[in-house]
This record gives sequence, structure tokens and C-alpha cells, in this order.
Amino acid sequence: MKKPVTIHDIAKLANASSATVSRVLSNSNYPVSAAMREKITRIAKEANYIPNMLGKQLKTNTSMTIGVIIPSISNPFYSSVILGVEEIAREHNYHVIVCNSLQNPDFELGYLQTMAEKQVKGIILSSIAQNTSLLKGLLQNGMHAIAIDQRIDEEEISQIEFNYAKGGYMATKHLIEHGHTRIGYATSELDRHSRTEIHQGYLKAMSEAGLKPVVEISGAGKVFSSSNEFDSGKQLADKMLERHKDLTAIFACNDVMAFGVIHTLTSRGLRVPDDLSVIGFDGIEYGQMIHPPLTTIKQPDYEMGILACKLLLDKLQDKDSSHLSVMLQPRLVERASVTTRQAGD
Amino acid sequence: MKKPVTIHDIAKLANASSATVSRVLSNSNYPVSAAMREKITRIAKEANYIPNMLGKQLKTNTSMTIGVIIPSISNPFYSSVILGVEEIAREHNYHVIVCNSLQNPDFELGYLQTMAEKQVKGIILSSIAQNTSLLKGLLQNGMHAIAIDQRIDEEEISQIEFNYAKGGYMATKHLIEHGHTRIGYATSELDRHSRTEIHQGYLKAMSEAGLKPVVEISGAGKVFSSSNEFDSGKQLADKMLERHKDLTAIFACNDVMAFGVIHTLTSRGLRVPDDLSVIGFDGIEYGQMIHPPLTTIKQPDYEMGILACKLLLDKLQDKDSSHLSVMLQPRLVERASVTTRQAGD
DNA sequence: AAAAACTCAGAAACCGATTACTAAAAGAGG
DNA sequence: CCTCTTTTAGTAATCGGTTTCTGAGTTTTT
Repeated sequence: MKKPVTIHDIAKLANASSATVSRVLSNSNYPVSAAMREKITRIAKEANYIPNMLGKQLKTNTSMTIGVIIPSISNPFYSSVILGVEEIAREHNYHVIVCNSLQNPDFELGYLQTMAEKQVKGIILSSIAQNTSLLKGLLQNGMHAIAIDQRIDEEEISQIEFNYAKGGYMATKHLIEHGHTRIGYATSELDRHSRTEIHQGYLKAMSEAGLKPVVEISGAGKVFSSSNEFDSGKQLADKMLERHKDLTAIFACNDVMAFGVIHTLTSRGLRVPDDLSVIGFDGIEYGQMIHPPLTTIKQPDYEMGILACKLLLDKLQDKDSSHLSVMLQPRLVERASVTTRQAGD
Repeated sequence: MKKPVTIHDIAKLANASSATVSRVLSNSNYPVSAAMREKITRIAKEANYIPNMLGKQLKTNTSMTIGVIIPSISNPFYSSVILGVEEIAREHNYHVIVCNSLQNPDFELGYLQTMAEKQVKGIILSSIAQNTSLLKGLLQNGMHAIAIDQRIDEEEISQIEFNYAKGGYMATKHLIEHGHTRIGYATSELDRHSRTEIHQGYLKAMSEAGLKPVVEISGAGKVFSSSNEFDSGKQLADKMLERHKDLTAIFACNDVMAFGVIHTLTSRGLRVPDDLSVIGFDGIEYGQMIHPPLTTIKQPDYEMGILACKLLLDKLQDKDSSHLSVMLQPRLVERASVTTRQAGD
């Protein structure tokens, strides 16, 4: 294993000083003769010179890196967000570091600390940690952060929220407008802001229509994998059908749980949507692939990533430290899992 | 925005030298009196000291970071791989940087370069770039790499391969053993090693059984998103049904395409598996969520991540530079999309 | 009581880059 | 021919840590 070639090695080979080499190789507009430029460029290429970013970043105090902290990369919603973030970052020559908190507050805090240590100046995070003291400290030391998806109750932070309450309301309203009156809501634990908001939206729509809400909450574990969510969708549907035999529609708090609900209904010989309508929430791509294709509320995930990254880069570059709060709106995606119920049924 | 507090600031506050502070804060076993230890630790905490990793890493020439380069994070197969990698990395206090090449060789090479510049010493990559000269150069300069999923034809690199050929053979054989004789194979372009291998496995099983292969290749674009794969599955199924009306089973080269195939069959009023059997490839979680649950060939994705990371860390720590090649075996996951065909039909 | 060994702390070099400052050489103007 | 710019290159300080080396003070050995 050879010693890595440094800027000084290149300088020696080119009979120049490291200062000149630095100016050439980092495209500074400092005056360097054309001959020197060519020579250094050529020699650096021949020697397979790879600049050491640690040295550069230490001196210039810029890492050109933004961090993203999300619950899980294997959730299609978040992977879409990341795609959006990366696209914008790439356009601006920024690098992106993605960390999965796996719903574990300690991991989240650990990643936050690590990023600060790595001199990351901007972070996009979907936080589940209750303890914001570390984050607050970082913000005071010049870090910038954008909260996405999950609200963080701090003044100093820009938020890109999604109107979960309205989404929950829209989904429920959609079912009501299709003649449904006995509508169950299947949700995972109401321990996160997003969950409680959707729930509120459901309750509001039901109460406005004078209907009695039927809510079933999954007591499942914290680890959230697709399989677990699918299973809890199946179980919640089972419970609902047993306790409320007269339901004509079920609203699930996310698409994968809706898949589970449909699975249970289908295995029980019930037809979707003819016997029961089902509506989901999230708008992941797989929703179009199941049978019947899932009607759902779409969150603008990719757009959220784009927007978050743009906002963050603005902050980093313009030193504009105003904190704003954007609210993205839900969109109904009508596919085939919801149908009109006749009045008498 | 305050100036960040450095190790020298802490030294001043504690009436000590930066050397001593460094020794305390980095848990060196260099002798430092208990009183000094306590004092420095306390002051550092009070001052919210955050060490600058750039300085540390520059001096020690270690980044404690491994890189992962994959085609796309939104492919569930790769996101499982990453989960495995991260788990092992976390146990060893390593950080993981994930990069999506998005099937673009230029992006892949760019990320490789960036990682080298950031002094990442170990990389796990699923490469699609033909040009291995950059990689070879990095390997000679002390970088370590593990190729997963896609073979790289270099001596100096350890490989964790998956036996695609056997998987293709097993899938086909499974259909044959269930009495099918007219079996179509739906695949995306045969431009990657994995694709050609599965294809070969299919051909081998067919020829051994004396059956005539029926292959339909998607000419779709390079951009591979789930939606695109789903659509091309739908289209391939359409073509197949028109050109070969007597098919009784279809084998798709990945699960999402199989979803597309099933969608087409279902919309045409054909029942799966009663009229046609379908088998997929990959074993993503969503396969259990569709109707009927998809029979498929499972790749050990998570295990691949675990293994790749363990192997890489061994290399990085033991300086053991032997290059080995591991071949992971496919596993048949029987669900409900394949059924036995009666002889006469 | 002197010598040897040990404990603990600090001074300063160093990692690989950037950059403020200095200086030599070349060209312009009188 | 001599001064005044202008152009181009180099010297050395610096970023925030780590670590080698040196040395002061204390304890143990003889």
C-alpha cells in the first residue's frame, strides 16, 4: 500500500510550490501562467492525484454536505423524499448523507451528533426524538435544519409539513360522498404527530356528517417494517369485521396497512370494493400494483424532498436565516378500491 | 453565529494543554490524573464541545466510514442490503455513506471519486460501470472494495455473488414440476450480468425438459423505477398472450414485473393461478401483499448486506488482503401464484 | 541521600490542503 | 535608464485535532 500522493508531491514533480498547485487544481481565478496551468494539470492527472478533502474542508470550513435523517430508507415514502433531495443537491454540487434512525431516538441523536462532528452545516430531518436540546444547541452554533413530515416545536427551524389532518378528512369525505356511513378507521399507534392528525381528520369528517366513528388501533411493536405494517393491517381488519359486522368501508392510515386490510377481506371471501370499500394513505407506487388498485391520499414525497433541499441550500448560501413553514396539500388518487354504496344497503 | 469551540478553547478553560484535553476526550490510555480527567470532561460538556472530525481524521488518516454504491435506494432489494450493512457497521462504530448511481455509470464513477477524496477506505458496490480503471487505481492506493450482486471482473476484488443462473433454473423447474410445458419468460433488457444469468437458467431448464423457450424482452428505457418495471411487465404479458395463446405459465425476471404480468392477466379476465401460473424473482416483501401472493425466488438481500460489511471490516481491520468470492444461493418461496396443471390441458 | 524509575503535563511538529503576504521578473511610462 | 505597475510564483501561517518528545515532580530502589 503506497503512500497517497499529496499536493506537495505534485508540486515537487512540477517544480512548483504547493500554493500554485492548489490554485490550479481548485480552479482558482488567481493568475497562473497558462504554461504552468497545463503542466500541473497534466502531472496531476498522470500521478492519479486525488485531493484529500479532509485537508481542504478543515481549512475552508465547508463540507458541501447536507445530512438527511429519516426513520427508514425501506419506506417508499422516504426513499422518494431522498431521491428529490439528491437531485437538487447534485445540481449544486452538494453531497448527501442519509441516516436511518429506525424509529430509535438514540440513533437519531447519535446521527445528529455525528453530522455536527463531520461539519455538516445543513440537515433535513424527520424527527421522532422528543429531546430537542441537542438540535437547539447545534442551531445556535451555525447549523441549519429543515424539519419534514414530522413537526418539531422549535421557533428556529423551518418546517415542511404535510396537511395530514386535511388528508384524513379528504379520505373520509371521499367515502362519505360515495354513500358510505359505517366507516372504520384502522391506525397504528397514535404516538406520532402525523398519526394523530390523520385521526383528527377522520373524526372531523365523521362528526360533520353526523356519523359514528369506529376506530381500531394497532398495539403492535415499535419496529416498523413493511411486513409488520401489513400484518397489523390484517389483524385490524379482522378485529373490525368481528366487532362491527355492518361496516361498508375501511380507511387505513397507510397504504401498506390498507394492503393488509384488503388481504383479510379477500381471504374472507369479501370482494373489494363491491362488498367493502378500502382507502389508504401515502400514495406509494405499489398501490397501483395490487388488486384492486388502491384508492389513496397521495403525499407529495418527491416534491417534499426537492423543496426541502432547495430551502436548505438557500439558507446555507444566502445566510438567510428567516424561518418559514410550508404546508403541502394532500391529493386524492382515485383508483378502484372505493365504489359507490347504494343508499339502502 | 458563534465561532465553534475548539479543543484549544477547552484547554484554556481548564488550564490545561490541548494535548491533555485530546488525551482525555478521545479516551486515550495515556496517563492523565483523575482530577484532570474529571475537570476536562466536565468543562467540555458544559461548553457543548463538539470535536471537529476533519481535524482528527486528517491527522490520524482514518475516516471510520464505509461507502455503499447501489443503483437505487428505492429498490427494496437494495434497501434491505443497506439495512444489513448498517447494522454491522453500527456494531463496529463505523459510519455508512450510501450513494445512488441511478444506473448512470458517470454518477457511479463520480461517487467513487468523491469517496476516495473523503478518505473512505472501504466500499461495497453494485457496479454497472464498464470502466474499472478508476476502481483499480483506488485499490492500488489502499482502498478496499467488495462487489455485491453484480460481478466485477477484477482479480483484486472480493465478490459476493448471487447464483442468478440457479435461481432462474429453479423457478423454471418449479413450473415444469407443476406440469407446465408452455412457459414464457418475461425479462427486461439483457444488459446486465444478473439478467443474462437468469435467462440462461431458464433456457437450461427448458432445454433439459425438451421444452421450447418463449422469451419476450422489454425494450424499455434505462430509467428503472418501480412504475416503469410494472408497466413493462404489463406490456410483456400483453405481447406474450397475443403471440403465444397456449401459454400456461409466465416467469418474470423480477417481482415488480411479475406484478405487472398479474395485473394484465387479471384485467383480461384470466385467473391466477387457475388459468395461468406466475412466478417472480427477488422476494421483496410486497410479493406477499398482492393477490394472489406471489411465488418467487428469494435473494438473501439482508444477509448479503451483513456478509458484505463483515468481510469488508475484516479487510480494513486485519489488513488481510486475500480476495475471496462467495456465492449466495437462491431459495424458492412458495406462495399462491403457481398451481399444478393437469396433463391434458 | 543519591540514583533510578515512574507519573503526569506541556511544547511543538504534523496531517494536507488554502491563502495572506512577500517578492522577483517583466512591461509601461517618463 | 530609472521608476511604477502588473504579472506570476513562493513562503509561511493556518484550520483543529493527534502524538512524539521533553521535562518537572514524585516515588522507589540501593
